[in-house]
Amino acid sequence: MPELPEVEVLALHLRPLVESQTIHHTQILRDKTCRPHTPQDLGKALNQHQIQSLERLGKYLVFTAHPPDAPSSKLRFLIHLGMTGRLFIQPADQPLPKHAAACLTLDRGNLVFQDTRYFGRFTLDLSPLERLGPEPLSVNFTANRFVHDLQTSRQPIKVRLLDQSIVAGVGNIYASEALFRARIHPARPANTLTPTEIHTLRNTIRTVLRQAIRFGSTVPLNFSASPSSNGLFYYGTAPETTSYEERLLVYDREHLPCTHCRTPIQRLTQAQRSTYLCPTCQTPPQKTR
DNA sequence: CACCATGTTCCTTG
DNA sequence: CCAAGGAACATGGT
Repeated sequence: MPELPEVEVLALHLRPLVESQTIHHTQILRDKTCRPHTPQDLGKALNQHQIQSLERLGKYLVFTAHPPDAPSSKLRFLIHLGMTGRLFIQPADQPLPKHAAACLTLDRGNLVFQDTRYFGRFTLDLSPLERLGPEPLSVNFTANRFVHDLQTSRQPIKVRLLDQSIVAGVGNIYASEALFRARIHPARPANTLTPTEIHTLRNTIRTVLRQAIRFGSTVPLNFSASPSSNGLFYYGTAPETTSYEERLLVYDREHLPCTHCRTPIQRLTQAQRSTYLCPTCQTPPQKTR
């Protein structure tokens, strides 16, 4: 569920449900989730605070809260969904799901952070934000900076795109998608891309992310634990979204025909992750060895 | 049993 | 010192 578009859509849905809600109780069910702090630290910090805002930065959800009578003494905490994290509100009397990692009791119900693989974070430690590069959909993602960051590295371009200090929020799915649309082979060393290609890639990154946000997320967002529509449940597929495959042109499509030229899509492994590409549309790098 | 999975950090290697 | 590569984290699906 979690690359930039999924986190953005989640934030859009959760924001009106958590803003101005009071945190009555903080429960950490997996201690490592809140490292380097302890669950006690977290409870002490958050309890009785009122949530003021919810923002997304890269793949992080950034909550800002304050004490009841001191709106100016702000406290921030982060949630990162890792690979399998989910965040939703459920009635306070409902039992917590399997692999619940944390739970905030709000006025409206429980804000539950469920995380099967426990790669996610619920933490007061804001230092990860310092390592984030520009937001791809903001003006800070300048062509100049992007050109510089790519032309100073021999890393394969696909691997480079996963570096959150270059562009914040691009993950394994959208890296493949953006490169396919830019017709750039994922194995090309970053410093062999021409300025024109880099500009094109910058555009396809932005397009692919914007499109995914608009569709309401590409990977099914799992809103709503029950199909009933009381507005509190977030599980299952968002109703207004079209199917997952239609929006992903190469990701998870190994051996299927390229939507552009019918060549079978290839899968390769880079940095221990799968990359998908069309070997015809995305011409391989020169061999220089 | 094998291999795969939307991510990040830490440690080692060169 | 730095860039790059790989392991580790942990659980579940196929």
